[in-house]
Amino acid sequence: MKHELPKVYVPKDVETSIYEKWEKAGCFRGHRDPDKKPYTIVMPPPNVTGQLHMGHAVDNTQQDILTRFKRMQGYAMLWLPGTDHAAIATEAKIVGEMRKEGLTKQDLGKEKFLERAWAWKEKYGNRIVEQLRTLGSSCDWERQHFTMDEECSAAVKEVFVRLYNEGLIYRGNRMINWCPHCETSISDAEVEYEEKDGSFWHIKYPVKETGEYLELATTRPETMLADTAVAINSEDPRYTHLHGCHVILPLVGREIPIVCDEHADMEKGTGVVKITQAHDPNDYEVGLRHSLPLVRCFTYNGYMTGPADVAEYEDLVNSGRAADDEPIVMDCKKYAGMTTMEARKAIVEDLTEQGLLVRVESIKHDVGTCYRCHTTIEPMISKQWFVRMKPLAEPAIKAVEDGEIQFVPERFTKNYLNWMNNTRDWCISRQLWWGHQIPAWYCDDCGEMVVGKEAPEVCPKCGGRHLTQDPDSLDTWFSSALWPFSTLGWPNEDSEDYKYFYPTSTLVTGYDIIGFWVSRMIFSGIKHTGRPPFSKVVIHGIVRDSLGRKMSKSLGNGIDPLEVIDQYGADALRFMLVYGSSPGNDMRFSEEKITAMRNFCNKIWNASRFVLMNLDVEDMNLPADLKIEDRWMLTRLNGMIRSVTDNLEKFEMGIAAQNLYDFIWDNFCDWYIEIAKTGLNGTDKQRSEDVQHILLYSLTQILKALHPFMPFITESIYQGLPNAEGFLMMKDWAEYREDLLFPEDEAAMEQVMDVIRAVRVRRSEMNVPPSKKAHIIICTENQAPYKTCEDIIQRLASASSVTVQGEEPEDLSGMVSIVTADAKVYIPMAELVDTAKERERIQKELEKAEQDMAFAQRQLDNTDFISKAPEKVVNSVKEKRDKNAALIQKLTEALASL
RNA sequence: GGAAGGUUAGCUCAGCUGGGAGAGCGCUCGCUUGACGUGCGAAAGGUCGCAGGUUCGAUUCCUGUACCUUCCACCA
Repeated sequence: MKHELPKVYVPKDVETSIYEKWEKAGCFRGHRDPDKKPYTIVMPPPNVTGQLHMGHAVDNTQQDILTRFKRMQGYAMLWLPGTDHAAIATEAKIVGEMRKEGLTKQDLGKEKFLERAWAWKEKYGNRIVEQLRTLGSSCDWERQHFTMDEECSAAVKEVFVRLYNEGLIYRGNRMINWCPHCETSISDAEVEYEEKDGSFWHIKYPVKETGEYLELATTRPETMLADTAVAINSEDPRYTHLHGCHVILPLVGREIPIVCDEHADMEKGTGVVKITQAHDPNDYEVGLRHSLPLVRCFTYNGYMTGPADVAEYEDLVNSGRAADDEPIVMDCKKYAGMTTMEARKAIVEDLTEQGLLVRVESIKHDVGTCYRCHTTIEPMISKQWFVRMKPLAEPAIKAVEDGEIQFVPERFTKNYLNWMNNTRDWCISRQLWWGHQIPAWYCDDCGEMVVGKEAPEVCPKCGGRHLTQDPDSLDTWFSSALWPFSTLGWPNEDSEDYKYFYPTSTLVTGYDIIGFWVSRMIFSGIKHTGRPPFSKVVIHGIVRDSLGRKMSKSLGNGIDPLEVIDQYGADALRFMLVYGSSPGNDMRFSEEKITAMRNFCNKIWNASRFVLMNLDVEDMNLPADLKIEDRWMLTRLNGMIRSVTDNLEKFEMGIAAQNLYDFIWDNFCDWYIEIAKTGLNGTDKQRSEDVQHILLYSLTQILKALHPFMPFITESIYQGLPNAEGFLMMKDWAEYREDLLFPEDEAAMEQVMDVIRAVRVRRSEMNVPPSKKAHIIICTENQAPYKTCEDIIQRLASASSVTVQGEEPEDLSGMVSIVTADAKVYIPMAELVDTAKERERIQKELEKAEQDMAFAQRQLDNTDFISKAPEKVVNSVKEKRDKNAALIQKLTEALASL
């Protein structure tokens, strides 16, 4: 019975149908098996905003490799998938889509907007899930979650209420980062700094008491309208006489104090700083120290405030409240209604006119921008919800310091600790509609605030029946912080999944979201479940383009993984993404690399095709009688399996992939299959069957070890094997067998291979085509391995016949001689021998051998080396010296015989 | 300002706990060898950024330094 496969591997023909079969058979399901150990991975949920990109491809390939490996090793494996609502990103996309139709959020109203958002989620959420399937992701789709589904939302409310009740969530007016484009607050983490060209305006403020002018500089002159003080350093000798004085704010005419504060740096500029408490984070701190009033001159959508805005806050202004309460809104009069940029221009002009502008300096400086829309951030005072970080961060720092959670590679620990140690209170409220609405209600009658999981019936304070929910929603990372347990049934701690699969085992993600996500999962997990949510964090780099640039939409250099899969197959893409990569390091995408991996797929396909074409047997029982070449191959095979296993355990997928590549291409294909041809086509029927058994055994082991990396091609080949049962993906992991290690035979076989290589080199040097066969005489003291391999040598070294003997031929004239460490080889090829050239060549080899021996000898003459180096090393150097000594002797003889 | 990573063949990158450097692609030469030309065989190509130090021995460990990349903080 012979098996046939097409000559070229066509991934498209098999991938979709194999995935469907796996899924239909329930292969991806995670089962709670009390007899097994659980291994859990939660998928970093892709945003529902877009489609699969290379970042997802790396992330999910690595997770799938781990998942398939652990599943085959016999763990109760759960890989839990899902998607993220990505509040700000999704809302921005939908708003953008609406803008094209000439609609705004306000036109639509919240209810209709949310309908639209859910429709969006359905469409794009499903699309990305489909795309993860094409990659081969073996996750449990029946446990798929969405950060805004019922379970996750319940967890969010539970956490919010708990933290609020403990005083770890509070609401208040604080300095926050405001995106005028998205019209929402964002957290410190969501601000990205970009270097931009700017100016430094030097301005003079008149001092009321002395009439002199104080010079100061600012990058944002438009904020001066809301200045509430000017700060100097109390130590500054230039200004001692001004302590307790005031300046008259130009353009506004308001009298503001000169305060002494450490924030004013004597070394910088004139040592004088204007204080705009409401629009600068540092100034805000100064303002708190000096109890300055909060004056706001910007609206939340990027304009200068005017009478209308004041009217809104009239009561506040009239009541004279200040400090940490609502800011006073000023009427910018002439500038009211201008954008901040228009106001900047106008103010600079006016200052110039009044002779108060000293000079303008061009500078480059980093400006905070919104990480989603890259609009310049305005620091603003705003009433928002915050998470008090310090008490949460402490145990999260300890868990990592104590090694309960380990980062791979280890260096990212520092990155994490740096983040955690410096984190400030987390602003969690967003002025967005798409997201978890904050579970807080305000009594319409008395203003009382009620926080709870459900809407209260009546106001607990006044009994009022009308309560309005806080319109703000939560930062998207608030819900993803709970992902490892909210997806497993928490807060129901009796949930079977939660009890069995939590804490999860390994988190695989990119270094770019350690702060955003990893750190928040860690402190949330510890706080709410009492345990770290995972024990290992495996960090990978990002995929760059072939020039090393980050892939981005603006550059248009993104490579679509789906197109790559379409053209080369998912296996080739997956292998490319791990082959030759190392943990935590970025990698480049290149067309050449993906082609190479496609070629590797084809190589595997054809090697399998060869095995199947020659197969009469149906099982893979290894024969009792193993020849030297079989022992060599099996030893190598076991070595590969050991190494791949060890490297996968260490999350060194790049090295594991190389082990597989090298073994399959070099050892298995180039050597063993070529060797096997003599056995398969020989007259010895028993030997032919033995070889078939060995080939089938080896191929099966190879397919198993390769399966996590290349699930499709391995499964598809496996299904064609006569010994196939069920699915490869559900089989046990490749077996490492101590009883199949034969180091001595392996070494002996290497010597035989050395002879083959040496003959090939010589023939190639002399330009002898493979079709021209010649007799080979091998002279050695150690004849046995060569004798048993005569037919192999004949085939692989293009020989007409092979003779192995102890003594050298009597007549050496017309002989080409070749020397290996273990043997001398002669080929009678009189017509090809050029004595002068031969002499030159042997002379060269002799020099090399002499150099090598001298090097070894020098080491051995060094008494320090002999006494201090480990015995193993000394012995290997001795071996090298002896080997070269033998070689020199043989070469000298060969030279003499010419 | 603080921190991390990188610097190895023409290009892109591996290299575990120190014992005379590897792969893919490219280049050169030779091959219709009965799985594969998406292939086979062979060759060329590296003072492992620079300078010190530790060591019998350093691409590997330590210190310093140059250049590149990234993250964090900050620049009124």
